[in-house]
Amino acid sequence: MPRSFLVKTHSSHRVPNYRQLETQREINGACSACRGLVVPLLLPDKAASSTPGDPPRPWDCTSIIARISLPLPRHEEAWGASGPDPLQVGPVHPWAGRAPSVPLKDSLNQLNLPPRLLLPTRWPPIPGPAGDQAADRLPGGAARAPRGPGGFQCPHCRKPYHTLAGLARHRELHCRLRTPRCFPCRHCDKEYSSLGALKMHIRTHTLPCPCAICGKAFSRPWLLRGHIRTHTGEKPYTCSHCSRAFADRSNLRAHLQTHSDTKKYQCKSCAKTFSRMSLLARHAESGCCPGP
DNA sequence: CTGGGGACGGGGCCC
DNA sequence: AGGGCCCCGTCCCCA
Repeated sequence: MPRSFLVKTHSSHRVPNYRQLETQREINGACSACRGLVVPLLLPDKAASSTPGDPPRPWDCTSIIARISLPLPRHEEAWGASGPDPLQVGPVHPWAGRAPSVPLKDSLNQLNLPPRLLLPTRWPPIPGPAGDQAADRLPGGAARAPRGPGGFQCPHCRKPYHTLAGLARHRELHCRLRTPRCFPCRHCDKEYSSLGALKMHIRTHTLPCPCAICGKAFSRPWLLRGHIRTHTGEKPYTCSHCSRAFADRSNLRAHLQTHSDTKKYQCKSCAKTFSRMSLLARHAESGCCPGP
């Protein structure tokens, strides 16, 4: 029987953990580096409209990030045919001249991102300081210095920028760096937080280590070496108690448990102990621990 | 049903 | 960054 069942499918990933996503939204979407990036653009009263169907508010950071990092959505696509483009509102338009070319949704689709990576349509409004204090500070704490050379300063690295546009592009980089990366496997639905982990996982699909004796392929060389021992009979791991030898260190470790007086895994109902978790699980399934 | 051996996968750490 | 190794864990199978 193939051992492919051992590959975890992470079924929980099939259904997004929305609560977690909410948390990520708080972290990623409203991170201090991009939070309210465009608040200075929020001038007017209309921009703060929140009735259903309204276009995203100007502080809708995902819209901004999407516009920075992706082909920009058409005006009508993002805001509705008659909706105002908040980026056109206000004295500064950091992305002026970056004409939208592809609807945002299409842009994301072109990237073939997994659903959990797709940006939500809009973030919740970011509560700002009471009154007009916000007018004195850029979102995320960036100092609104007087206009002029270096008039805008990144609150994270202190790098000065002449224009808000420059600062905005720079801070978007901060935001990206803070965003947990996600590397989906193209062969299955698993995702990894690092490229190295993904590459390691992909080996379980490509199986680049074939056995020269039987042809069975393995994901990693040391797995192949362990398998080859099943052909050669080599058993380099010896039990110090009974001198029994094993080809696999894990199996020796499990074996050592049989010599232990105190078994590692104990049944909560009958206090019986087991040398392996699987034995305890089987014991529980057999009816010792009736469920509630 | 239980105990244990065999085979193997994945993540993490170290070099 | 990539490979080697370790540890933990899982499942199958058999006595």
